[in-house]
Amino acid sequence: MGRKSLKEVRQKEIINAFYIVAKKEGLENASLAKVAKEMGVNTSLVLHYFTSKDELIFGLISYILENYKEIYTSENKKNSKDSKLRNIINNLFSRNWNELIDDGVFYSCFTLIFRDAKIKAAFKDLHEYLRLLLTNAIQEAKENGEVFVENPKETANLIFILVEGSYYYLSLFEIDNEYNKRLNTYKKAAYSLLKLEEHNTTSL
Amino acid sequence: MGRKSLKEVRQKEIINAFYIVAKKEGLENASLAKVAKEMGVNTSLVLHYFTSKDELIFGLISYILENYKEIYTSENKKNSKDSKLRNIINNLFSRNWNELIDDGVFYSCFTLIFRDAKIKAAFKDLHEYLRLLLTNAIQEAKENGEVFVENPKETANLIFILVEGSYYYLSLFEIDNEYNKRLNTYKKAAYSLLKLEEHNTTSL
Amino acid sequence: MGRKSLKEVRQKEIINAFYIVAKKEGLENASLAKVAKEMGVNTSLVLHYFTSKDELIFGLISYILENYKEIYTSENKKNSKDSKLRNIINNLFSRNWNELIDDGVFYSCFTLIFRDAKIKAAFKDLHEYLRLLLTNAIQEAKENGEVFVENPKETANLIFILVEGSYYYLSLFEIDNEYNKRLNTYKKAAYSLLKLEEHNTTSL
Amino acid sequence: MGRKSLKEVRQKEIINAFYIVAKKEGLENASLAKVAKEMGVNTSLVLHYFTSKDELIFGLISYILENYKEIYTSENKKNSKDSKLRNIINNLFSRNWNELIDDGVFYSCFTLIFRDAKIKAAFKDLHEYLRLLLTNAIQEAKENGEVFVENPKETANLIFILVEGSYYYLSLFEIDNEYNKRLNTYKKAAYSLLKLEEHNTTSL
DNA sequence: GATGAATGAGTGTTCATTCAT
DNA sequence: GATGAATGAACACTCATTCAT
Repeated sequence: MGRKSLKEVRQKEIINAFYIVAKKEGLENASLAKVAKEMGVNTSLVLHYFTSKDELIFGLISYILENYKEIYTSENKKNSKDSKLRNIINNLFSRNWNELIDDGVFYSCFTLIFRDAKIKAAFKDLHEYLRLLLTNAIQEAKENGEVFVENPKETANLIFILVEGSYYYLSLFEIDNEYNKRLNTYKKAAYSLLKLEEHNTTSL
Repeated sequence: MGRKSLKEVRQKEIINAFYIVAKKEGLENASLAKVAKEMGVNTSLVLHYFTSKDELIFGLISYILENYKEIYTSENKKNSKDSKLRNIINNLFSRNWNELIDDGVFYSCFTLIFRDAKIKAAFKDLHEYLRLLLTNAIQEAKENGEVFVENPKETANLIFILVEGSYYYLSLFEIDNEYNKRLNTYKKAAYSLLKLEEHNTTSL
Repeated sequence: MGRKSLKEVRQKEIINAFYIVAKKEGLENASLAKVAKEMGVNTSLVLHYFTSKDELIFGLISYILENYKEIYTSENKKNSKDSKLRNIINNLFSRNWNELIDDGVFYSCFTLIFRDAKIKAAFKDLHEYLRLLLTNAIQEAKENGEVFVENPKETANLIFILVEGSYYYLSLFEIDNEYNKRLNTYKKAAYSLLKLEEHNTTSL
Repeated sequence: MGRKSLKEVRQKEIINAFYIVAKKEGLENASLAKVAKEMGVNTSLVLHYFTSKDELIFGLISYILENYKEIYTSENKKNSKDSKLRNIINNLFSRNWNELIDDGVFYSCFTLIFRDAKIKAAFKDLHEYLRLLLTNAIQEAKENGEVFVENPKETANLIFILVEGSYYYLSLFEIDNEYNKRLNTYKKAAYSLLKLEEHNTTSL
């Protein structure tokens, strides 16, 4: 009965268009009209699928955070010559990790945590989740005898603080050789928190 | 030297009002009209002193960055029982440092670096300046025999990355005992980068 | 005779929902979407049964006017200790009569007579019909020797003008003792037009 | 200092344009855009002078109610051959009185009393004010020995209920001879409430 | 120096309606 | 019979900005 629902498909399309516009013009300038135009569709259709702009924003944030979770879990399987833990660290300090979502969009979304509890909670979720995964990896490596850290959880937390501080600071620079050298330095700091040497082979 | 021109005074008033509104409603919702209302003044007056909103935004950013520079240099003199370097580190990981400017406003301004080269340069300036001051302090401490670090500049950079990563992550939490405990942990990490023990007396 | 078609049932449901929404939010704010939401049904379904909003409005008006006709004829049978004419007058000046349809909705509908000839005609019909019934009742009472009025039609008209003026004016007041006292005064005026004394027993 | 204020002038112009549009298309269809268009001016200018549509609506209502008050007090001086009281009654039941403001607009405004306490209060004010003036006129006539009514206030109230009921009912008719005849009948009823004969000379 | 007039583009959102399924 | 897709016009309102006084 009734017409086939396009809801899920359309919502993804809309979020994608919203992301594109936000990337191009900044989140605060990404209006519903622009999103619709990007899609070649009427403005009211966007609201047919999201009921309000706030909902759309939350949709974008969910999409972004989901992407981070996914890349974290999927990326860390490829390279088999390194241990799992090393693999994770290398990924965290690689541009892959960082290039997934446009920094401008990401930080603009982050900014919303200061006035929206739901968004804050969503960001918190992501950060805790990622820290948990790293904690587990460290714990495992500890049990394997690969690393000797007292408190895996605390170490994981510190490593992520390094990651987050790094990308924050590096936002100020062009992505070039210099950029990668810096990133490598920060990675070494992470390794030293694990009391591990970095392998040469994994350098960028 | 004479008294400051009305222009400068007014501009400061306006920037201040802009900051207040941005804090209350978010930078992206801080309009010229709201700023004028906050001041009890006509909208046109705001534009009389700033000619465009972009200029006002840049005014706010300069104000914020200037404040950071100031607090850094002024704060680090008070506590005489600790060494200058310890004093700096303690300040960096204290709420004073962080409370100066509202986080929401700060990150919203930061976000603009992704679409405005001038703003990006201003932020970069600040960060390099602060890193330089810390580098100098470390260098001094090294010459005093207080610390033994190979590369003061790199260490200063890493410490700031810790600072920046810390405050980014802590934005997700309420400011309570737990918050301060976490902050203390991150401070310890900074101390260990300097291969220094933290004094008990300076704990929060 | 068979059961009513789904169409008729549905149409009544829709009109009822429309009335509820109009009562809650005002006729001018009662949209098809809100009506559909009130029914827990798709907006298109409303238009499936009414083809246009104008038709729905006319449906509501017909429903309201029909209700008035019905209440008039049905209510005036209950109380047997009074004469038929007294019964009618008492009913006209009782809240029953007035409470049937929300005043806000009623006057909003009335307002439409000024721009829609069809609606005007419908309202006129109602008013003439009610006046006719009262005229007949007065005529009857006159033949019974209960009242001595020269022109039953004119008297009926004046009584209705009193009724209509009364409810118009009373719209401005809360419904309380004072309200009922006022209503009673206006009833007395109606009785005096009939050159009848009001019975104490029928006072509110 | 600063530019000369056009506020009062402009506000009157806007209210006037609003009235014109409401008369033409109905109050519920009178949008800010249409008002602006009627004035040949930008929509935002309308809001510059009224801050919200609600305020504009209230402006229109105040204007309408003020007009009624004025016409009442000014009209009742012209005809010197009749007594003041007769003059008032004659005016109340003349089209002058009624033609001042479009009935459609008036009743649409009235309708708003059901969902806006402020508007309700304003309408109440008008009605009480007019009743008070009539009460005073009756009282005066009583003291002059012109009329013999027991309760001037109650009589005034009943007369106004007649006025209001009359115009409500007459809204359903075209304005022609028939219309005026009816109006005359209602006037007579008012006179009989005052126990006065109507003069032939004052008939319409 | 400061105010107010005026603009025009733009915002998110709601509307009635049509059409495909 | 009922749903959902899609539209396009309209809505009240806010925006930054310019100009006259």
